[in-house]
This record gives sequence, C-alpha cells and structure tokens, in this order.
Amino acid sequence: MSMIYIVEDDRNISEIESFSLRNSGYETAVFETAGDFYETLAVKIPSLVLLDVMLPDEDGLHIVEKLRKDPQTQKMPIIMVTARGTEMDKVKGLDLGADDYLTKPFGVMELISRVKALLRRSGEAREDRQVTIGDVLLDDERHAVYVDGAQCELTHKEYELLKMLMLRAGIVTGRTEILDQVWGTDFQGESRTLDMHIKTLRQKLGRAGSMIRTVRNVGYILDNGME
Amino acid sequence: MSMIYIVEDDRNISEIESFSLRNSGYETAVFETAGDFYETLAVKIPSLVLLDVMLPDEDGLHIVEKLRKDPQTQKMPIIMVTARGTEMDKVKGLDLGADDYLTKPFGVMELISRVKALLRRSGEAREDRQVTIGDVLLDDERHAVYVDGAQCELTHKEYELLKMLMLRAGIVTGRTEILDQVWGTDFQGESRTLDMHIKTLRQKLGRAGSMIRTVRNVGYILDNGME
DNA sequence: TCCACGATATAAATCATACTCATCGCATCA
DNA sequence: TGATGCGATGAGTATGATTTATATCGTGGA
Repeated sequence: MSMIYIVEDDRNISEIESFSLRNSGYETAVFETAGDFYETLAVKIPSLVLLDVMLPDEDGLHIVEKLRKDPQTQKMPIIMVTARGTEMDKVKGLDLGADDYLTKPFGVMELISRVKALLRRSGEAREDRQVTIGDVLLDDERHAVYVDGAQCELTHKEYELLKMLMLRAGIVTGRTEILDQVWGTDFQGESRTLDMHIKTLRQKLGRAGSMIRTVRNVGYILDNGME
Repeated sequence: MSMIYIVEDDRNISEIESFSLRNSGYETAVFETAGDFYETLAVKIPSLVLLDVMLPDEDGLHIVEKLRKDPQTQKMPIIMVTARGTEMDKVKGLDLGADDYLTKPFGVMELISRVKALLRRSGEAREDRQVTIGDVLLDDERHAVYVDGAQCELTHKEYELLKMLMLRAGIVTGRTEILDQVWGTDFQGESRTLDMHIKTLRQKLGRAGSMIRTVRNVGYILDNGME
C-alpha cells in the first residue's frame, strides 16, 4: 500500500491527517522536523508527502526546492499544507514544484480527495524495489541493506543470499535450492560454503541476524515475525 | 508552445482566462459548449483543459468522466473551474479524475500558477536542465560541471559518464549498462576503459569524487549524500 | 588532447579444509 | 518405562589459499 509521509509540527493536525489517511487505507509516518523527515527519506521514498509550510527547523518552500533538485525525490508527489491562505504563498509553493496545496483548516474529505487524485496522477504504481522484514530493509536499487536504519555492508554473495531469503520470508528454502539460486545450478562439491555465508550474514545483521533460522535437515528460513 | 483549451460559457470569465494565459505565453482556444469542445478535441488534443463545471449542454463532471474513459484523452491534464465552492463539488471533480480545480472567483496569478504547475507535472515544458547532487552541479545546457561553485573541466566521455551517474543517483548501475549507454550498444571487448574514466572522474571531482562508489560485482553508484 | 587497450598491481570476495559443536536416534541399563 | 550415554549426522566456525574484480599505469592510435 502507499506510504505517505506527514511533515507537520502541530500534533493536533498531524494526528487528524494520519488518522484519516490510515482510515482510507494508506500507511503514514509523521515527522515533526525537517531533519527527521530527511533522515527517513534517505532510507525510503514514500508515495506522497504532506508538507507543512511552517516548520521549526526549515521552511517548507525551501524543502520543496531541495527535493526537486534531487533526482531521487524529483518526481515525488508533494502536497503543501499552509495556514497562511494568501495567494502569494500558494503561488510560491506551486512554482517551486509542489504538486498541490491544502489550506488550513481543511476538511478531511478534501484531504483524502487530493491525496487520491495526486496519487492517481503520479501513481502508475511506482514499482517498489524495497523489501522490509522486521528491522531489515533491502533496497535493490541501491543494492543496500539497512538494519534499524543503519546501513549494513554486505558482499555480493551475502546480498544475494539475504535477498533470496527475504523474498521468500516465512518459507523454508532447501540448501540445494539456495545453492542453485544464488550460486548457480552448476555449483559443485559439498562444502561448508553456504553455512559460511549464513554465518557472516547473521553476524553482519547483528541483532536481526537471529531472524535467519536453521531448519535442520532441510535448509534455512527467514522469520517474518508471524509465527 | 502549449495549447490550452478553455471550456466556459461565461464570456467575461473566458476572456480573463484567455487573456492572462496568452500573456504568459500559452496558446488558447475558447469553447462555449461541450459540443464545440468535442469537435475540436477530435482534431487536436491540447496540452491542458480549463473546464467549467456548469455548461449549457452538458455537466462538466460528466465530461471529465467521459474524457478519462477515452485512451486518447485519458492523461490530458484537466483543471475544473467551479463557482460552487462547496467541498463536495471539489471531491466529485477530483475523484472523477480532474487534476486540479479552481474556485470562482480566482486570482489571475493563481490561475497561471496552477496551469504552470500542472503542465510541469504532466511533463511539458520541463526546462530544468540542471541537476545537483551534493556539491556537484551539472548544467546540461552549458555542458558544464561545477564542484563547490568552481568549474570542473571534463572531457566528453567523462561528462557523459558523470551525467548518467547523476541522473541515476542513488541507484546502482551495472557496468554493461553504463557501457551500453555511454559508449553505445556495440561496444566490444572487456577492457579497463570504464575503470579508467571512473578514475579520472573521481580525480577531477576532487573531494566530491568519493561520491562515486564501486559496487563490486555490479557496477557503480553515485551516493546522494543521504546516508 | 582524448581515448582504447593490454599489462600489471592491488584489493577483495569466495571457497575448501579441517575442525568443533549441537542434535537426534537408538540401545542399554536401572 | 524412563533415564543415560554413545555414535552418527548435520550444522557452525576459523583460517588461509585461490580466484576474481577493480585500480592504475604506460603505450600508441586517432
């Protein structure tokens, strides 16, 4: 489902927004400062951003400007939220590249409608190349893995192995099957190779390493929390 | 230049719209009835439509609905213009597929801004040929690259390579993919050519050169600062 | 001057070996 | 019947040799 980031320092408002969006089937994450927002943005690009113009640490218009310069976020749909209902504010916001704006106070229905409309426009089901299991996030575009938000350096084989396990989270995968998929069908010789890589993976994943469970006599499985 | 169709039966309003849009460099065509509009639409699809909700012969919401069903006009940007400022009208219009709306009376500046914003969104008139990643600015019009404001002299291949990496900042790009794109699909023979250019790029970019990261076994990626 | 290529150097990842540890089934014994 | 111990098998770990990928350099052609 679509993830919507809400950047808003007024909790009363962010709660209304978050609540109503969740009710409509969206996932939400609330940030009270631009700093927090950037931090998470680096890890995962949302489907849409609701951005307040007035923030404690940075001006909303300035944020939009920056986001539009970065290819990563250039096309990210942004709805600006402003309390100042003057025309010039709107103009500035739109010209910098916000896709739409909302003026406080706004009705919940209007919020939902605009979000829907904008998602439909940009929507086209932005292919999600990210997988998250527990505290582990795998971003295939960046070829990077994050545990609790911190990047985790993996070698290629380790990465492939983890990716396979994550894509099949909750399903036991046989040793031979793993070898076939990650090492190639022609892999020869029985050795401790797979075990070795499992080991280093567990090690590098740290606390989250325990998610990789051994199923004796069969293979491995990545727990997805649901028992 | 972009052609904008104005569908509006009130001449006072259509004239204001037409005049201000022309002043801003757009071509316009005014239609007083849905019938006229359809007729011309069959001949030429405009870049954008300003559509009044209340028309003598057909309801504006209904028109949008029809336009969205026709593949020809499905993605044509539409701004609904309505005198009825109630929330439900907005909701209906947006949910049916209008991209934006204006409530009468509206300011000329707001009209222009919304048109601009919508055109930008729909991909027209994107003139922003500059990309900035970290301290590196690439200006495609000048064919120049600046690091920390100071110009950085690059050869053509180096420039092309950097441009590709910057446009795909934050996404790993495979070696073959880079070779295909920068050197051409027919590039033969595995040699150290790509590495060479990466090296000189890193060197010339100086401090910012470290933004180009090697992803072993895969290719290269330009970090976009957000860790 | 820029670029491609090949030779060589450097760095890193991968794998095989040898070993240790854990688990399970089974037989024996109380 | 249940507890205990033993051995077999499967899995985990450490290490260093080997393989592979990338970086760098020098040469010569366009």
